[in-house]
Amino acid sequence: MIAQVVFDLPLDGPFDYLIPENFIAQVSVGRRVRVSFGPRPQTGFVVGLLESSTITKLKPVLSSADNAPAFNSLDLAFAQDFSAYYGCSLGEALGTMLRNKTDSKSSIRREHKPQVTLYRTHPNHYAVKIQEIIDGYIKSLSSLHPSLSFPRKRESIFLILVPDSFRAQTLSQQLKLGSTVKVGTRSSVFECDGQYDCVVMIDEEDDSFKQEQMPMYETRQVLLTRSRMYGFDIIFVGVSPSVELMAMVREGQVKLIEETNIDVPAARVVDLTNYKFVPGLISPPVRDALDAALKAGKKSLLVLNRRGSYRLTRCVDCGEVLKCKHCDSPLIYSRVEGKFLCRHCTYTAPGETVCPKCHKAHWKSLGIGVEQLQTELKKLFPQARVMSFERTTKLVKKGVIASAAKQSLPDCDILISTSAILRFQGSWQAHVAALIDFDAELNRLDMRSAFNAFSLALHISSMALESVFIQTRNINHYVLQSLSKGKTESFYNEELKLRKEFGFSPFKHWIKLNWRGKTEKTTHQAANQAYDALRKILSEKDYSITPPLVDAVGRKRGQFRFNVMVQANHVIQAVAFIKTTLQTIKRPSRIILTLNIDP
DNA sequence: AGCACGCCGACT
DNA sequence: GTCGGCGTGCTC
Repeated sequence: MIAQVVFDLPLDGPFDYLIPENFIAQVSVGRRVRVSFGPRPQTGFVVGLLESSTITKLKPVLSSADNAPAFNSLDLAFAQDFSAYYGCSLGEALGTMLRNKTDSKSSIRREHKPQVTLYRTHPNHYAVKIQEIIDGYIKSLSSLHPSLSFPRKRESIFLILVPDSFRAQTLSQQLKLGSTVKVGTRSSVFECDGQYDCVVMIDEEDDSFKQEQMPMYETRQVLLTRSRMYGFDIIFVGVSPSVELMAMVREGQVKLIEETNIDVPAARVVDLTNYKFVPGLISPPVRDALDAALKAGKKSLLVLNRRGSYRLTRCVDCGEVLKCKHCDSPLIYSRVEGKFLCRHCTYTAPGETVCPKCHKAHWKSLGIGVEQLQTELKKLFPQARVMSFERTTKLVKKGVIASAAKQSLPDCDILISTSAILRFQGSWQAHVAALIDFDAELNRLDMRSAFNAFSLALHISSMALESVFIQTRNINHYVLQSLSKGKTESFYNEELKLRKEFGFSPFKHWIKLNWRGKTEKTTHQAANQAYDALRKILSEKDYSITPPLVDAVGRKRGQFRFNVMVQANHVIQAVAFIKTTLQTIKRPSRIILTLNIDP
């Protein structure tokens, strides 16, 4: 008997192994086995059994890794689908599923036609709403199956997916958690199966629900697929649902329930073109609102996303821009630390750094940043207690997340923050909130920039008790039109129309191919070679493709990056096609390719 | 991904 | 002379 084995490696396989007579009974499809792979031992997954193999030099299966199968046939079907969509190997899909399952119970399929519901409500009401949903659920389940008494014997019947561990903590505290409710983040989506009656997903549009390493999966999509396969209900709870979800609502696949008490204040749009000659970052209307709040002893929030904005440090004498040694991005000066920092990696340069061209240490920091805003506020309101909140820039290791979640907000009159403040959504509020540089959000080189800007504004609005200001030079932009009228419907109408027109998700899909490597030349060559091969055959098919382009951050953490974008009607077909095409050309070593579906 | 094999340059 | 850089190819 032959076992077909796949590995959690970027290799497609499968690889055939001979099952020794004495443990044929222990080796079955879905089992983890130990084998020798090349020169070293490796754990793999059995995905099929054969009577004979075409391979002549077969190695034996060394042992069975567990005493029960890790996967059933449904899990395998899911893994197949997942790997075909996200462009990873079957083994990587199974590895991802196994790594992220906290209980070792095998998955359960329930004969149940899943219901998908979307509740739109104010973030302050999330916890109450979820409690209501759960209580209501238990009641209706009891009436449907009067023979069952609650709580059931099994431990959990609800899982709540939240964007980050901070919100997992606050929500756990807010909810009356019986043995029937569990809270988890992104990776918990892989334990969603028929053991749960319902999975609640909060703020499904949040960036952190997208995995940023291969396989770059989207939690909402994985959840929807698993719901259909394993038979559990989904309830989405949010204030600014993704365009993809709203499209499903309109197609009748998702039931929308809008709360009457959403009550996010309509934004006051400040047209900056009216204040061309007013220096600084704070417009007169915002200044007045801050002043009034201060006099009334109330808190204010100023939002400025320094990340991705255009701050840089320039030599006063020769104009040279100070850049990171590992990335090509400009360094920014931190007054607090007295040195220059890179936004993308941990590189720092001492404050005394001299210009590489003219050897003088005479730098001027340009652009807008939190520190400039702080200086301006000090001048305008010398008596105010101004503080800034930023997510710590240090890379958070797995074990340290808990301590990061303990972060608390400083007591102050005016708080300056990036959008990292959103983790306090539902547990902290300001009377006045203002988005200082909204145009930077709108102008991101990103096909979701309009939606992300819209979503940020709504979430920030929900943290404001009295008023929200949005400073912009684009008052006629549909995002601002919709926000100022408090009519979110019109935003979705326009965004869906545009996405259909330009062929973006959910109508058509874009696949971003990213090559990264140590040298610019070899990486560019690899991207070009792949592009040529793809373009030749793609032109006959219904795909569009763009030539390799340097990534927005040309070099990140010492690696050069190039992107090719492929537009396609069907992701699985396109991914399969890309994979087979790339197999025909020799793949240069030391160059890593990643696929990002609808980035 | 990892690892061996093999080919060139700069050094204890 | 060798150590070690990294391009190439392979893993049942």
